[in-house]
Amino acid sequence: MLIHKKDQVLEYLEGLNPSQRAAVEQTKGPVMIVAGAGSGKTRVITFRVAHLVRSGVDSFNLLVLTFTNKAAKEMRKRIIELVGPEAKNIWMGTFHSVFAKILRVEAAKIGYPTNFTIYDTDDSKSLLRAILREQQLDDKLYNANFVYNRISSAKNNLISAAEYLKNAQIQSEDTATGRGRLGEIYQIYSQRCFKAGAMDFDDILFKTNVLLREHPDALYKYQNKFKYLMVDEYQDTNYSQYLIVKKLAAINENICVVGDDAQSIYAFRGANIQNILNFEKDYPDLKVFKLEQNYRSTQNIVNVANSIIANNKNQLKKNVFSKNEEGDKIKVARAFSDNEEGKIVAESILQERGVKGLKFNDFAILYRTNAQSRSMEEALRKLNVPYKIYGGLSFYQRKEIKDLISYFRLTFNSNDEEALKRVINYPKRGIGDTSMERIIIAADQHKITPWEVISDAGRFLEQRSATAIGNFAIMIQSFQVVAKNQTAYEAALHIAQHSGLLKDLYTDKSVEGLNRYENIQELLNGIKEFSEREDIEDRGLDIFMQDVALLTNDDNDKNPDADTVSLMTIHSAKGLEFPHVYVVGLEENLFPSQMSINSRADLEEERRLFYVAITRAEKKLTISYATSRYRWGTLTSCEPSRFLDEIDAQFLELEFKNTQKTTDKNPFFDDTLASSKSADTFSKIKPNSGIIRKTTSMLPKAHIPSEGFAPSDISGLQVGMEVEHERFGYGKVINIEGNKSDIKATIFFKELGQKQLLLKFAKLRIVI
DNA sequence: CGTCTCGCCTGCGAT
DNA sequence: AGGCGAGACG
Repeated sequence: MLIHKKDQVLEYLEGLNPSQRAAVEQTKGPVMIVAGAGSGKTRVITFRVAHLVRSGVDSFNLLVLTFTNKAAKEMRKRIIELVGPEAKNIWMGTFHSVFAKILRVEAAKIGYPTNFTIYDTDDSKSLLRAILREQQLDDKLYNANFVYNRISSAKNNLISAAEYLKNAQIQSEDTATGRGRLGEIYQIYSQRCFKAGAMDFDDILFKTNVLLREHPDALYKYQNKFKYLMVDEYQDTNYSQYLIVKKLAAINENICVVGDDAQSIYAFRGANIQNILNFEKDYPDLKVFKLEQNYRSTQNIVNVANSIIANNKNQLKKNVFSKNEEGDKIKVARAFSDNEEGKIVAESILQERGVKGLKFNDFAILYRTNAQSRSMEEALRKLNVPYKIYGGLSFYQRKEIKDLISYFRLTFNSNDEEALKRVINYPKRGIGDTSMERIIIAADQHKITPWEVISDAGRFLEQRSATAIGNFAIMIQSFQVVAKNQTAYEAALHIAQHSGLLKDLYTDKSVEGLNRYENIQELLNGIKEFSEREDIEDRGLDIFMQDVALLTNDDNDKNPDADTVSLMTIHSAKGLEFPHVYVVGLEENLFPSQMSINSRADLEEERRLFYVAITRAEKKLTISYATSRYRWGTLTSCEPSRFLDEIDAQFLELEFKNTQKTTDKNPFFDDTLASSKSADTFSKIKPNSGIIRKTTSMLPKAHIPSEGFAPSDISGLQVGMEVEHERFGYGKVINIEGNKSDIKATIFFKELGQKQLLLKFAKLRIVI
């Protein structure tokens, strides 16, 4: 039996390349696996966990931390396939889900109730808005979003409200920007959360740190429970997460982190790339394994990605390579407008699909910002290309879902202020803003919670509103009884009905109303399934509720097999792969984003983002940009992204080979202006502000511009002049109309016939 | 108290 | 342009 097991161990190890295998077999001590894009990272993690279990490590002593529920779920599935049901004992999940679970057990130690509520971002911002209003602060200066991010980043760096107030540097920063009361708001916010028995997302990690710091017994307990730790996507951890991991690993030092510094793209929400870059400093006897062979992409794609990322200074050394076919060169397309860009992409997808017999599933369109999806969608719809947009509101963020869940939350934690605010007057029961305000004031005055005011309304409020409020309190109390005595599903259904919510939605016969009603049904069905699960002992509604705030969309993809083109932001594409990828909107101020171009660190992160985008592609990569696009409702003209300039020209598809000098210079920009570029990407002067001279195009029969083509100053353009257009070739101006910025010229081109061009954008060279 | 309009803001978003 | 919160009105 033992021998048989050993054979199997060997068998699965043989499917790995030498560095993968070495990483899997190094089960003891501190290990860092630097996993290049497409290098079989997930495989290595799952095999390593399986190998640990096979080598006799008790599966109860393993902790595997991931960034998304989806990743955890997939990994668990694959490990079960390798080692069997034993894998079910492994603690595996996101940082938040794992430590929320631990915090519920240890809640008393940090003064929280076991059934604490988890505030999602909306709850947090809503509470902040309320506080800012109460404090009568200027809501432009103290914008809830801004305040939230400031508090979040403080928590991610383990700075408590008290420390925030004491910290001279932070205080002078805040006063300098006229926001001297931020610390005070942070403090009020923390107190309000605490009184409500609520933690926000950052609190889960923050309070875990508090627990491990102030309760050595708890620290010791979990250090001994989790004798082996693995952390995926380590490059995206923040300080708070870093410290949790470090503390838990301190005794046994069986810590394995996996990640790719080149794919660190979440600094904006607190991730610190230094965690992976400096990992070695914490563990001098660290074993580092580099997975450098890319199995995903063609050589051209990998080489282009390498040529881009080489421009970053702050990175670990590695040599990612591909032994796959060389593959097609990378195409770059230029469009006049965002809409034309969409058209070019949509047409290209249809064409590629037809010629190569592919499915729509094989294509993805990736963009920097969600706003860019519109022009893509319109173009795809026009050509009847089925598509699916990823991202956006998750199921659990929908209003009706949050409403019902708020009733549940209130039932189990009646101090939950945000849940209370949400449902106290929905459906309408005559308790308006004024009453709510009075409740909050009374609570404040008497140093009790809003719920205590409500459940004794007659004492604090005038007759009329007290009756309505009293009835509401009685209803919630009745829900508490039901929840205690009935199954999760029965209780949920009871609450949906008796709160009046179901009826309110049922009477709304609009399409949206119907949709909302169906969503509620779906939630109830989900709870029903949960009620009937046999693999867990405790199946009450309260248990169901514990994880709800931590669930997101990817737990809920309804139709994953539909044959559609995928549209998503680059951020959401991380970890995915597609045979054909279109990366659109490669323009200055869009990608890289306007907000990133004044700091090297931010710009490097944008570059890593571009790297992530490129490395999603397996077979073919197409990059596009537009010279004008609608942004915030107005038409703006755009310059090509500096990132295009960084691509090594030899990997690009050039349709102008005859005019192309055989240098490694990028063909898109004026050589003289582009030459200073890589010396200083930090320069305030845009490195590629040069004039576009030559470009490839996906359109057939492109005009080949004459040697040294440069647009003329066209302000003096007259009817009868002969001009050369970069793409349309030679033509004669037959009419000029319009005024100011909207001058339109009608030009008759020899090859293409009559066209109307907006002079604002047209790149024309006056010939005669 | 509820509804409607105005004005603001707008980067990526797991948990 | 578009979505959302706040303030103005009925």
